[in-house]
Amino acid sequence: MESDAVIRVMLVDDHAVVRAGYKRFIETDEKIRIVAEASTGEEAYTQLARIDVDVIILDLSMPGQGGFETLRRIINRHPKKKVLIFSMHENPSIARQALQIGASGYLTKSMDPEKIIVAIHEVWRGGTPIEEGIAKGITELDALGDPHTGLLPREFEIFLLLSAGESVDAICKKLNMSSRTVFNYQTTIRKKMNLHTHIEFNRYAIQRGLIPDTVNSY
Amino acid sequence: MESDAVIRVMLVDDHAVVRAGYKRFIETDEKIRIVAEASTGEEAYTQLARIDVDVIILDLSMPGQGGFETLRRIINRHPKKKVLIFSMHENPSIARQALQIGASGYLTKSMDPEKIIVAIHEVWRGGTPIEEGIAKGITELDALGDPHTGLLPREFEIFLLLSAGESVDAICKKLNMSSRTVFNYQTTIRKKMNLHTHIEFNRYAIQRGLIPDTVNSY
DNA sequence: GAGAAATTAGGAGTTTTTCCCATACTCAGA
DNA sequence: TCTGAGTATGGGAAAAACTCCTAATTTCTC
Repeated sequence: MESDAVIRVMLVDDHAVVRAGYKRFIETDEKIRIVAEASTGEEAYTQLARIDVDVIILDLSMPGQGGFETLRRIINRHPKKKVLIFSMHENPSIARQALQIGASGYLTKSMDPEKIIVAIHEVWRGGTPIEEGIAKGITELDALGDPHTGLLPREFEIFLLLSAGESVDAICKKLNMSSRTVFNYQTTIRKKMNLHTHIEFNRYAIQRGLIPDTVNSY
Repeated sequence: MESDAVIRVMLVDDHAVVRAGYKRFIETDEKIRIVAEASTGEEAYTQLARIDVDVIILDLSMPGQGGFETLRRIINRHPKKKVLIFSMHENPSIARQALQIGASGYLTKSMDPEKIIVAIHEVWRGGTPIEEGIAKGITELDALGDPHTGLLPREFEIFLLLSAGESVDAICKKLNMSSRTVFNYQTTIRKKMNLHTHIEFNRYAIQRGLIPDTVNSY
């Protein structure tokens, strides 16, 4: 923990080329050394069991159990190590979730490469470096709250059906109401939740566990 | 074209860090020189107008008009140049379409970095290097005949965008075409694939890995 | 370079969706 | 019991999205 010691870093990223690339780059700072690499979550755990590491740089898009699960396990087994997310996803909700799970920072691959080195130092000093745009997005998200809690009961019901992929036609039959009514609900839901397409409905609902994830549920 | 000349390469990839990484790597081969870089399609065209390039290494996941459109335009304006796709998508359908549009090879970011250099030479000799797993996948696909393999290149491209949740409006802007055209494509896609709603598009595409699963892939 | 395939888009009609508005029902509190 | 806020329902008119048909170009292919 002495400020003059070298920071030992592990890279976890499933793309060998990409890893090779930023490994070289990061090591231009002689205060940082890449002491381990992994291309899957499993590999990461085995490495962590053997090698002493200070900071883990983790790409969220991973094959196998996925980035979130990897993050969760790493933090579970090594609560004192710093995990710095380095993702290509510029999505505030994703970042928010990662930080909530316990990541110590969130960088994106479109960032200025120089800043990554700065961020490693910062995270090691105890800070939580977050890419600017993302940070702003997160504050906005927090300010908004969960939009679906503002829906009336009937609106929420129809929202779930629409999210699951039901057509307006199917819904008005199912609920015995005029299609005009369902259309009207749809419009007000869109406005209240600021979601435009049905795919957005779907994603929102799956993300909060409001409906099961049809794609991944088997 | 002499076999002893240096191959002039342009890198097109929106992630500066990644680009910086493999640039350094590729240049360890003294027969290859990176003479240009771009992080968007537009940048790539301007560079191509000024700088003489032999091989273009193109990442398919691009902001703006997207990788396919970029590929299409590059090939349109510079039919003699070789475009080598360097994507993180390990999906045969994507590769298949890219090759159909006119790419001269398909590599993935999880490949052994050494092989990329080999591939650049190969493509310059007139070959079409394709990552092993992908090549196998393409043959299987052709044998299987999934509904989406029957889509024309343009149809497929628009299908992916719609599946990802893009609006017709966004697509017609992105691809510079009349909304009528996009609507028409949408209709034929629906018929060919027998998928009705956008959520169905989305599910289909995620199930086959044609687009990442925004909800569960990280 | 002729024919086939693919890309682009207009016209005309249909369906979906929005937007505004009106009615009716419920239920808590004066 | 009356009142009024909140909720549920849907009509009318206009706009937007979509389908279906057709056709002009461009691009491949042999």
